[in-house]
Amino acid sequence: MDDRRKSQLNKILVLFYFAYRTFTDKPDQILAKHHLQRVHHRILFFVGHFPGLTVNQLLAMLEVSKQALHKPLKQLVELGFIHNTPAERDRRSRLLTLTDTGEALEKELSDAQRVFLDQIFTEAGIGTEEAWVQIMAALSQKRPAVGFLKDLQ
Amino acid sequence: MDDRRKSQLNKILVLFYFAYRTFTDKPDQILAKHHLQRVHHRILFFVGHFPGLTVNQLLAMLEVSKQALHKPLKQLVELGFIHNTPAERDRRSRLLTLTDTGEALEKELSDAQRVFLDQIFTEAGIGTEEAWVQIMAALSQKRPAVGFLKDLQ
DNA sequence: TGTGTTAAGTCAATAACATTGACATAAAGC
DNA sequence: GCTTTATGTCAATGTTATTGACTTAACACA
Repeated sequence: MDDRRKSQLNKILVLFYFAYRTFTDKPDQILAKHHLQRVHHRILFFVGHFPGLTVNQLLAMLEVSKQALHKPLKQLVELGFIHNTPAERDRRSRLLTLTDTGEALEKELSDAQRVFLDQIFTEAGIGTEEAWVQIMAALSQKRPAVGFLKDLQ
Repeated sequence: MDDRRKSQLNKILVLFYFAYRTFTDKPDQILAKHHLQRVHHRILFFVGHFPGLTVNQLLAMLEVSKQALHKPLKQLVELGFIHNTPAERDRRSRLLTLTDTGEALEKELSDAQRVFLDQIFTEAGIGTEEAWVQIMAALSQKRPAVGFLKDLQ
């Protein structure tokens, strides 16, 4: 790798860092008003996006320990944002779904990101979004948890 | 925004999340071997990328408090990874630079990311990298700290 | 039916980390 | 000299993550 390429890649590393910060900024601000943290948004997002997710699947997706998930998940259930119902086929596992207010909160949080990204993709040229998705999908494929996303979606 | 577009943007939110995890994965593993955390990598990366950065500039860039930066930065200085020398023009401010071993550690950490991203961009088609950079630059422009990057670079 | 396994929930101890407020020192600006 | 700025530090507090252990309920299956 020559110096010119390395310099370009360094620029890319900086961009990735700052872009992700922007990405998480607005939801973080909204969460703060509700006295919640980013982990709550992640839970709401994945439960909203993959309704009927089990606790174990959520753990695998977030790549956190059961103990680390326990508190924020319990809070969301107690606050009435998430339903936790036993699965019919295997009553040991619990299916997670959003309540109506959970849906509303998730929408409030993720809409900020969706609108923001939509605007940036619209302002960029044709094909830019596809290219961006291609790169990010390649990076995401390295995640073990991504394997079973297709089973749920 | 119609349902189809919303669904596509949801997919994009998932990709962003998982892609960023992949991005931070390898350095995190290397850091763990050195008993360091992600914040140490950020410090090393920005000091390496913008040598002569002052403490205040680093604070603005990382968007953390002075107290939060204090401990990890002090550790890096004590471990001999970072030099901290008074600026000539204003001897109150301290210029941060990497030592030789600091350079080596930064290289070890960031090389993992550079090689990884280089590979993915190479495998993608022509113009894909440019498109990706365009989007991430648009997102990064929203950061207040990015404004003075040009002054340093 | 009994045994082992799995999913989930919880508790407790400890360590790590962030946050806030306060204060000190040295240098600069004027 | 007085004020401001840049940095460094401490302490108290609160929060979060980590590890290990344990319990309950449900399932699988010989």
